[in-house]
Amino acid sequence: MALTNQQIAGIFNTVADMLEIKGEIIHRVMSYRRTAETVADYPREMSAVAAEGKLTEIPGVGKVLAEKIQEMLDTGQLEFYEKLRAEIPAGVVEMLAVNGVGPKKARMFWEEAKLTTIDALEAAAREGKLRDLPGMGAKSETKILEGIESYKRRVANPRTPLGEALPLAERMLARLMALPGAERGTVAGSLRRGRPTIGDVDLLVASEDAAPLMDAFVAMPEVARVLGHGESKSSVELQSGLQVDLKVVPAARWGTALQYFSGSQAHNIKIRELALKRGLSLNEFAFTPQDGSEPILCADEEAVYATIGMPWIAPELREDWGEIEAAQRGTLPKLIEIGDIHADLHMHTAWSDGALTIREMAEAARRRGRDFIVITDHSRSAGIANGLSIERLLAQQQEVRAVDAEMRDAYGFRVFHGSEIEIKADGTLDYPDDILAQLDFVVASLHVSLRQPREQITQRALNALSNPHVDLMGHPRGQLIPEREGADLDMEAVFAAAKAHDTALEINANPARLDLEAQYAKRAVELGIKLCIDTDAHSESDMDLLRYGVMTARRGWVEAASVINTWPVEQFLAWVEARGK
DNA sequence: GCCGTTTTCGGCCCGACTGTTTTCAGTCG
Repeated sequence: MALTNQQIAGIFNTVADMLEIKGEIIHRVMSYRRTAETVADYPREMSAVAAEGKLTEIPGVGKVLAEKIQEMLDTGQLEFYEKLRAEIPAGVVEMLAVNGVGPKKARMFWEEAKLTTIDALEAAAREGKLRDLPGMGAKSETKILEGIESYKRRVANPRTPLGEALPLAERMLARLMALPGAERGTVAGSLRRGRPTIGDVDLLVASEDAAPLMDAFVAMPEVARVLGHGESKSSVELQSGLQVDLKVVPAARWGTALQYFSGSQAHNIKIRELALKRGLSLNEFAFTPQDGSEPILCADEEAVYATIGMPWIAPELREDWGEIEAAQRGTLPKLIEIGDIHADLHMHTAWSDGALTIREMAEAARRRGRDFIVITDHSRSAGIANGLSIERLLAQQQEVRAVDAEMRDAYGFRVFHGSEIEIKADGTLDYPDDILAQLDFVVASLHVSLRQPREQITQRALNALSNPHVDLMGHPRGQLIPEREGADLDMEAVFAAAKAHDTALEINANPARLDLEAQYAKRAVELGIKLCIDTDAHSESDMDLLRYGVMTARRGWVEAASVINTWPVEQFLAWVEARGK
């Protein structure tokens, strides 16, 4: 059975760790790490790319890495990796995850002190046995003990969901911005890029006087531990185990600092290489001409990109997925914005497992500037979610029609009747076609038996996508962030069916889903498939989650035109009609 | 290990912070 992209990426990452412990040259290590990142986010499976003989067309993959990927696909393992594993104890590799332990120290603990597990490392630190090792001291020993404590917290909760981290970051930032001397501030890093989960929070503030901001930052009530407290940069760990970094720069250098602190690392490395080709060394403070002339300061990011001859690149695109080349060619997408969204086509009411009435949902959506909604409660087999029998579904339609008439007269706001129907374990849909035909809009979703074998669950998806009454596939992969991976779907087959039947695919905005994820959304855009960004709201506040869906869409290079809920109601209705209702 | 408008060999982004050091190595992002 072929390894998944995630498994291949995991092996390459571990190989990189092991090579680093062995003292291998860093650039060889980085080539493994870089490829691990690329593969982890790749929209197509390595097995499919390999079948076409195109592994070396993946950026950063040359002859050697292509052969290693092929070997993993063919045999399910990698001999090079097995050899390294036999050589280096797993516990030594694990030590790298402890804050303060890098490859050099891990190797020293192993070879000098014969420590091969984190537990042994902790015991040695408690007994004061680490401080006499070369380059170590009492402070380093304490730091490693603290690092182990933090490591144990993180093992339970390794990455923080976007929907949790962004509001927290915004609250902390607002407190800093209320202090005198704070001129501008923003959330940076992977949060600004809208990644579904983040490892740490990066805050950036412009000020001429960093010290008071730093002091206030490390003294915030949720801070459990101060990891660093310097002149321009501080790091803290919160009670939750989440790390937060604050960087303060003068406003005149805001552009270079924000560009640098937003990442991704792969994007920044390429940008800096391009700058070097123009004779400019770029860091977070300025461009420094290598001919010794005056540094070029950038007060905004536009100036940074302009200096190397390209338009500003939206942060959501900065993953080195081709955005730099597109910027150079002048072919960056005109990304969708939250204001482009005019409708919500997937929402629940108290008829199934939602909190509000149809009227209340409509009013709440109208207050948020939407022009129309579709009520899509759960279908009959969704017992836990109080799914609607056919009788209740038809009764609900009467109420929807009544609310629609009222809202239409009062505000020109429309309410349509749909359903989120189960794609059942046997692949059939939860209502017969003659019932589906009576609905204005149909969302089909996978909720049950998500761990079915690939062929079986893919066939279920294809059955739904090919039904002429199904307009949208909801949260296609069925992932839950951070704990549950998506179903083992053949996404290329899903895309082909969506394209063939003109069925839209959802980008579910709930931060626990964000499904389709960006790399799949990007692939769907390339194939000309229609998308839909929905909140799947079960309450009024859920409607405010829309921004996470828009961030995810932007990460996937999505433009408004291909998103069916950016359309005016007439266009939407015409599309639904035309596709064979 | 990858890659090529100076190169198929010789490069590969750049700096802050910390703790141990007498000028820097290790870690991190």
